[in-house]
Amino acid sequence: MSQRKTTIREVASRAGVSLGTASNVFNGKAGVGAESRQRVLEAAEALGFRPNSLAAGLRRQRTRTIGLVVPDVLNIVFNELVEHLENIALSQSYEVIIVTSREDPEREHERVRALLSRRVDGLVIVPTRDWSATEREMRHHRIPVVVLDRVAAHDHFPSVAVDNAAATRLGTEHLLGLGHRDLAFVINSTRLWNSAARVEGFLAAMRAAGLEKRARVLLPGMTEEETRAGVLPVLTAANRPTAVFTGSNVATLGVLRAVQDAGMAIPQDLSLLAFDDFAWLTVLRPFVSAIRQPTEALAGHAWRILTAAFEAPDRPAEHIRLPAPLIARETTAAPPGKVKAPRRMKAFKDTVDGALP
Amino acid sequence: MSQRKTTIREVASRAGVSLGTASNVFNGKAGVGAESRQRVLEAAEALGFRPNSLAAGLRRQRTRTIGLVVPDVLNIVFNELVEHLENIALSQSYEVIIVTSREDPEREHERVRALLSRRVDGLVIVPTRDWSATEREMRHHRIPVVVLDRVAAHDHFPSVAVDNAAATRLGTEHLLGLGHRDLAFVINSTRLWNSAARVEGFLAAMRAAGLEKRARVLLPGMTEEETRAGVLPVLTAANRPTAVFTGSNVATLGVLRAVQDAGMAIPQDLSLLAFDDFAWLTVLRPFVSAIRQPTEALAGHAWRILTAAFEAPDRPAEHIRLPAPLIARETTAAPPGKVKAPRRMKAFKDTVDGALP
DNA sequence: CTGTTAGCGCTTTCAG
DNA sequence: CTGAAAGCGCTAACAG
Repeated sequence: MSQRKTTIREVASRAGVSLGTASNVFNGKAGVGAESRQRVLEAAEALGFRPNSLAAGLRRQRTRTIGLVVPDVLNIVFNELVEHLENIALSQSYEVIIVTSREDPEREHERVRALLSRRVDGLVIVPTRDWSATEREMRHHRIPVVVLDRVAAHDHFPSVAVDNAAATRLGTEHLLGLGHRDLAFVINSTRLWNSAARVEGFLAAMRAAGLEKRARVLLPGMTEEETRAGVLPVLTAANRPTAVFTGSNVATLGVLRAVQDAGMAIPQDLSLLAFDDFAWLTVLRPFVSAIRQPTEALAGHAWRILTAAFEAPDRPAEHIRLPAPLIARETTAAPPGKVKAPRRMKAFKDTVDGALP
Repeated sequence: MSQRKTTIREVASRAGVSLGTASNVFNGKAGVGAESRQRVLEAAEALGFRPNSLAAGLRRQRTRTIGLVVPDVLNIVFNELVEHLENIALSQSYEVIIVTSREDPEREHERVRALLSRRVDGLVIVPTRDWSATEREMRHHRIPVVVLDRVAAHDHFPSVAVDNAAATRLGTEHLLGLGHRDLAFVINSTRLWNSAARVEGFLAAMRAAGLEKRARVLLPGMTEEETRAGVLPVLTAANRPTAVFTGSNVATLGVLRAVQDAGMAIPQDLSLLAFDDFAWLTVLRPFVSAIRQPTEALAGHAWRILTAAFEAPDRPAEHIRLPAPLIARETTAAPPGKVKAPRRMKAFKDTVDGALP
């Protein structure tokens, strides 16, 4: 395949300088005469020189590359995370290699090994449900790691995530403040990482309002269709909730389908609040009120912690939890038959008015 | 940062064999005794050896890595392309590094240079609108390249795409077959790669039916909002079309919004056919009829051509154009006031019944 | 079947 | 300020 690429040696010789000098030019090192520098650059241009980062990384023992492991990249939250991390990294002349685990622990492990073989300088990971093997591998290799989004109670590695319980508490208080009393929280499964915390926040807010008896938690299943099927009877029952709070993308999709099946109108018959915002929520009318993850800030913290670890590998693990704002749009309103009490509650100070992303 | 990783030399010495033998084990070379092999593997396991692919690539002059350049990865079409290409590559023990151009020619060029520095063995690219600089760079480096999806009339590189004109012809004939006569084709701009071909196919079908006078092509702009605003007056005019064919994701979103604004019902008041299928089209009721790109087949051809070029770099460029099936779902029906003529036309033989992805 | 050796392209001392 | 030389970890060629 393709003939040999031009090397820095050829560039140097064409420029009439030594190999070392040429190297210094490309690495912005001080101590190269202006004229030499100029000639090196010209020679490189003329020859179409592209430095071999394999050789550089091998010699330098750092690659200025970080690995980013996400379950998937179609999900708007992960996509934004990737995008922001990439922006920061590129601005610091780091590269990022993205790999996807597809929620499969084995694939995750295998992809991480590939990143390790590439000698990435650090790793940011949104782990799968059971990532113990992956974690062990990472610990063994003593490479800086930051866990993002799906954090467990006590992570060995530094972690960055939204404060899930606080976020659902906030959302629940929003619905309560509108006059709702019968609330349902819909999420796929509490076995997933953040889900338990989300349920907990919901229940805490209901308890604080003395409404624990009227709090319903629905776990209809992992798919959109299971959610639709599981939620539909609840929505059409006599004692149906007046508001539904969905704890994940899939749950939101499933509930929307169930609402259509039930022929209900949002927010007249039912209020809906979603966890995680989506780009495509904009096709829906009315616009869906949502808890939005501050992905840019999350990515910023992950980067900061990771690069700090490059300097000082043995610092204690930091654990960041950020508040997630509530974006009140059109799907949350007073319950049917009630007069809305638009008094703004203190708890709503994080609420943001809903400009679309 | 992190202490030195274990090398193949350490593995070899622990296993009591020579460096070369250890290397042969990891590369599956014949001629290693079963016992030696076993001991090497054990030593590697015990030491947590992870081969340094930088060193291997440097020495071997091939990295078993391909670069994949896409505008973006949130778009379902690109996402599927990436996914399929990755699946094939991994199954052949190749790695793929994905970079995103964000539709920015400069960023595209810069990202390609980074891939070149990593010495990828080949490149698959979905180019931006003006990728001449990128293209020149690639030609200079004589690296195998396949252009995917956004192909131009005469590409220097091998190319793989859908036959856009044929696809819109098929879609248009579907609408005509249902009895529609006043059709509008909505797309962002004909300056974009495939868009011109899509418009052409639409017009060709209308011309063939003797309806060129009633064919409308709308170019409302690049954004969803511009599309909504541009299309709305057309939908509410007295001589409104009875069916709309959207030529891109953005156009579809914009039209859906306009339809909602106009208070129209689909398909009772208006039929809608979309180019490109989306996962989230499933939230919409009724299900949107769409032209689906055969992403798996596209990826397969791209891979085949690329790897063929590894063997024989100078073979003439192949140009693949695949048919795109029409998935008739619920948004395309007979026009208002017409009796549907459900006679299946010959041209529909590519039509597939609409199972959701 | 196993061991030795040269060198991939680069960065980084260290002398000049 | 510049040049020569060593070596990062690995594979491939060749000698035993």
